[in-house]
Amino acid sequence: MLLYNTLLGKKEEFLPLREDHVRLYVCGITAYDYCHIGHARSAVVFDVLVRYLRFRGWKVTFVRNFTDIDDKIIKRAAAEGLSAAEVAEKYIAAFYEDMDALGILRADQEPRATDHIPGMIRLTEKLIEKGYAYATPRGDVYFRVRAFAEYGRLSGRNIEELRSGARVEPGEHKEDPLDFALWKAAKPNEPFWPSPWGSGRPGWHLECSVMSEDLLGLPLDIHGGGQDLAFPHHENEMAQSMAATDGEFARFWVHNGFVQVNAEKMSKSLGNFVTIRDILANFLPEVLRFFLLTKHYRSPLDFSFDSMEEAEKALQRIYQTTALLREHGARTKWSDAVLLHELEAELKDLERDWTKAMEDDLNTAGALGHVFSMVRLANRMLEDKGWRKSVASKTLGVKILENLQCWGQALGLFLDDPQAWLTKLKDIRIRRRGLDKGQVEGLLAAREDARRVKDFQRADTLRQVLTDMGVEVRDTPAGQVWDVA
RNA sequence: GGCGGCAUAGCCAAGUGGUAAGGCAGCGGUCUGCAAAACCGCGAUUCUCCGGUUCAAAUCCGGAUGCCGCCUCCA
Repeated sequence: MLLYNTLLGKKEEFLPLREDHVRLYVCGITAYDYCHIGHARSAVVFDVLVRYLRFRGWKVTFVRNFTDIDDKIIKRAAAEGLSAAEVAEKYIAAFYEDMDALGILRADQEPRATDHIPGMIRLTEKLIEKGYAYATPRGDVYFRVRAFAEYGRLSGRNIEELRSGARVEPGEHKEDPLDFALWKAAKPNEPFWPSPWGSGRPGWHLECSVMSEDLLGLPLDIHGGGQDLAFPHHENEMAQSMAATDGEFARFWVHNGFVQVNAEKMSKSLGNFVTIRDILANFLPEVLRFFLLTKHYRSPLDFSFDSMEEAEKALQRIYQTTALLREHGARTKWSDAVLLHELEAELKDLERDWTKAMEDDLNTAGALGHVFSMVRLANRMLEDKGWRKSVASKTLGVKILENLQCWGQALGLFLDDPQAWLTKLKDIRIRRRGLDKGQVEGLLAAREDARRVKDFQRADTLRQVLTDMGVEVRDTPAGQVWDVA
């Protein structure tokens, strides 16, 4: 398959280094707050990557870390009156709640930075020995950026350009403003670990270098993360690891694009910060997952509750058809008179198109388009009185349901029981609209009575009342069915 | 200032050289007591603008305009 490699700035044919075994490392969260939509996007994108790589038949070993010690955690701990470890614990638990809801598979290994301190100290020592790092009198250790010739390769910058942005904090003893911390001396009241340079804690970039090498071995097949991590985090990781090992660090770098709100970056200062919890209070988790996959993973994605409603309706369409297909498959009498060669050929094309989209840098937006084309195909078949009775339509219906399951497995979508899902959707819409179920049912009963005595005027008045409340009434042979608009 | 990305119908969005997927909304039709769902039909002679390459460009090249991101913690 083709994957865009940040290192080259273009798509490239991806093949694992070791036959049939993909080793993938993705930067996880720093556990200091609830996860927002941006975290959700990154998690969903790499979840789909893992699922698709497995779908393709490769064995995947997936490692995603937790950063459980850093400045932000320490700051948060002070604010919440907890220890840093307690803060990390709390938000890691919240991470699992949110991500489990979104159907994110657990990684094969989910290491925490604080479990790998000895390895980080060893790597730091090695870098000092090789002349790539130095300790300062205060007990900090810095990476000597200028000693590493390839610095800037990943993010496409050169050292001279970076100079202007670099800063030196008071009290630091950097040889060069560009140098970054491998080890930070402990300040009063901060958590610390003993080291050859005194008490302190690791710098942020170090953990990924150590854990990825320990758990997967270098070079990694794929290293992933959010676009913002490319610089400086990934650039620094790469520098550390390559300097220490004199070899490649990662063969493919994959970065997902940002989620924006009102076409602007989401940030706490702008007050446009939306957490996964905010969304799940009003929408089914699968709707969020679906929404996040409706745009190519590298493009910016604009979030709004309106587009969530749109995504909800779109997903509903798929589940509705799935439900119809299941009903159809349960028929007992079939005729063998009618053949469906055209539909069969169309389905074959769609199958080819779906695969082609996914193979092309994980084009989930394109792939979803083909899912909808398949849904239309199914609906057309189910609608036709001749077609739907034929045994050929039974076979085709089964094939379509299989495709939905199969593709759904790769996308992490469409996996719920359709009736159960539609019921959940209705419930969450009732909640969102603030509807009173008892009141709705009372009105429906009254309308039922009116219809029974053919008082259609009254029935229509009641329909209008319900419509104004946001309730859609449908008359079926089995009686009234209602839904929330 | 440096580096990078994006610009496709009312909205969202695929499409990277061969003549514009898909979703939402809208309109007409089938169905219905009326509706809804579903299906069928309708919508960009055109892909921000201007040049260029080519038999052929939304797709490649150059320029302009607009928006965004990174360069500091950030998915």
